[in-house]
Amino acid sequence: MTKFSTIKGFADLFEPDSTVFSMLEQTALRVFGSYGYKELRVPILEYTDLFCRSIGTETDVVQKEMFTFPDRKGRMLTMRPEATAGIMRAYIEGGCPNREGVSKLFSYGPMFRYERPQKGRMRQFHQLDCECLGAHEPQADAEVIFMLMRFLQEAGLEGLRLELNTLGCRECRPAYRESLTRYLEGLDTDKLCENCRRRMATNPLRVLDCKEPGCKALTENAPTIGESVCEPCREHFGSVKSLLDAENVPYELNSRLVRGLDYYMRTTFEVISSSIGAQGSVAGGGRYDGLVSQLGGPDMPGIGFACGMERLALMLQEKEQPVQRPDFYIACQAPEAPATAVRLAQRLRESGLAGELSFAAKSLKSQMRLASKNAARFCLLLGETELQEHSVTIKNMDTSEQVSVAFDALPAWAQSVS
RNA sequence: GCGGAUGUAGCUCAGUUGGCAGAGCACCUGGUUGUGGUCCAGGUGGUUGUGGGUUCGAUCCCCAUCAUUCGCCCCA
Repeated sequence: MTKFSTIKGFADLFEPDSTVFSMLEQTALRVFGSYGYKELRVPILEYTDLFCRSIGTETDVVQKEMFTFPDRKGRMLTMRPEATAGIMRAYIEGGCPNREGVSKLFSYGPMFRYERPQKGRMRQFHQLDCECLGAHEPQADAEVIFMLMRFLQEAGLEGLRLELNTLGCRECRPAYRESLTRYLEGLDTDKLCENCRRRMATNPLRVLDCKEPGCKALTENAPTIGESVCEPCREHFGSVKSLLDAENVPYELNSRLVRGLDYYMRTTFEVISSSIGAQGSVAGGGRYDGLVSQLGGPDMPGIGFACGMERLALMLQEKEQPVQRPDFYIACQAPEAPATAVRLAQRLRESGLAGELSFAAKSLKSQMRLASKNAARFCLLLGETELQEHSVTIKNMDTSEQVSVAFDALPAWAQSVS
């Protein structure tokens, strides 16, 4: 028999990793909820076109990272590589633009990208996603960033850096793009890496984001978009910055923060950790005012972010997680004891306690060991004597004190120890 | 798609100029006929990732392949 294994880049999540994930989800529900965000659950499969139209056909994500396949009728489907597109589709399809001024939507779940796995990067990974739709005001930008930073803090994460940039808008970006292209063409383009020479034609802004030392040096004095944005964009960005300043949210301006998805404009931001390997970006987002109309909806502005749960988990794993102690463990010492124990355990759980029992009457020693290993507070012994007397012997595992408690008195005992 | 590292017990890893496959942890049993954590004694557990090659003989050397992992690219 050949053994099955997970698909490359897909992972099983056992304790305690799974607990870290549910803790993050609970924290997200609580924090995002306090800002008025409502949870939205969307499918993980969408028509391929949705992602091409939103993310952009020239991006790496669309060109080489999507899990795409035809269904039984030949329609092209894609396992979502990010959440925003699906949420926008649902937002439009659900008629939200017509009945709400501002929609605040929050979602989380698995995403899929066909990339080479490495630390902090899986083919199936998980993101927390927030989208604020219908507000073009800089206050919305600031609130989204406040909320993200607040969430990260509540989740217990430290040592993070917030980077901020503006990408201009439909009005001013084409002009900047052109002047950047002119600048790049004036350089010794042979010294640029192969990728960047291609990017010059497809997406010149990404040349600025290149990590190759040669490209970095060559483009050091390139015009920045911050200098070239139009007056409304400049004002918008200024307001966002002063709102962050007023709340003492520290950030660094990074004029090269371009981001990989085409729909971003104006404010973009990224939260980076330096402690989890090469893939240090834990959250990223920005404004995408043209996206809703691009997908066939009305002209609604939007801003949001995605937060990578695996990367947060990597940071949290370095910290000790508190252990949950079960209240009881029932050790069985007579062949007929487990049948009674399973029912006694039910009564105890009804009384609000948590615990387990031994399904079989094995050696008492091994059962006590198990109780001890599970860090149970009390070990209940059920043997011949106890069955005859309709009672259990209860041992406090911390003090080693023992008492005898009648079956009927167990709810009262449970009360006394809870 | 490209580059490096690593595959030996459930886990973490030793090992041999090529000669019977090891330790710690975990697990089980006993020391204690019904009492855990410490201690002591014993025990279960391996086609040395897979397939070839060299050799009297390969876990070790060579080739291929698969997997894992770190990095590049890119992204959360």
